[in-house]
Amino acid sequence: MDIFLKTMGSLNDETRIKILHFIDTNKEVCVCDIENSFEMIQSRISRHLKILKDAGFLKVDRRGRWAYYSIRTPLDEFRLSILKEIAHLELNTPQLQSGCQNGK
Amino acid sequence: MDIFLKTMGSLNDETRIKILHFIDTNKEVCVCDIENSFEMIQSRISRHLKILKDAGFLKVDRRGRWAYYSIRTPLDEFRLSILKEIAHLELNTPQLQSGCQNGK
DNA sequence: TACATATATCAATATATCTTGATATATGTA
DNA sequence: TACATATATCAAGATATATTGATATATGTA
Repeated sequence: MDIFLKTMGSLNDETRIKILHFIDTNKEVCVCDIENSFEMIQSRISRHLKILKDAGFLKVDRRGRWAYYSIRTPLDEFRLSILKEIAHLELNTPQLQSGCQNGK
Repeated sequence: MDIFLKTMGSLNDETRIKILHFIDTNKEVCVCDIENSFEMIQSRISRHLKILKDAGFLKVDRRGRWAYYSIRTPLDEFRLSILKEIAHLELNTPQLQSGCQNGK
């Protein structure tokens, strides 16, 4: 029950739904890319990423100064169906705006 | 986005998850059956039912003094997958305790 | 009509969650 | 070492949600 509740809770927020879809679309992004693309302050993004990660949607790969977030693989059927549902919402997710000096 | 958010919000509550599963299991129940089975006061149950209905999971059929709640049909793939996921949680849902004089 | 039953809604309070700004930590560079 | 960059976490205030008890509405029965 706990992880299911946590999963639902993670999606009970418009910002997180958009961030999740943004990562799903852009495959791998660092925190400052999201910060820049969404024009939100870093602590806010960081907190939402933690919630999405704890809910089982994301994984982090730390390389150098950066934390790269992407969709966890392999992802279970249920979470995949959620991502699919979100993809169907046709949100106007922002374009990726690189916000740091990671040379990407 | 709005209905998706509402759907997630409706599941972001342990009581509602249990009520939803209870209805899924028992097919059709009236409010006082739930009230009695869960040992919760009526206003609380009534409110949760409204939230689950507005989220697209339930339908109501009013017959006489009673309001019978059941899973909306037909239910879309996404909500069906959620019900399936909840069924897999193995919650210990209470037994149906008829709480009113509906003669069932 | 008067009353009981079943359900819905409201107001007040309690609890949880979100946002912001400040601070902590960790890595890389001059 | 000193400093800048990237990220995480914390505290405070704002906002949202849940619970309770009271009340409203609607149906059926004596």
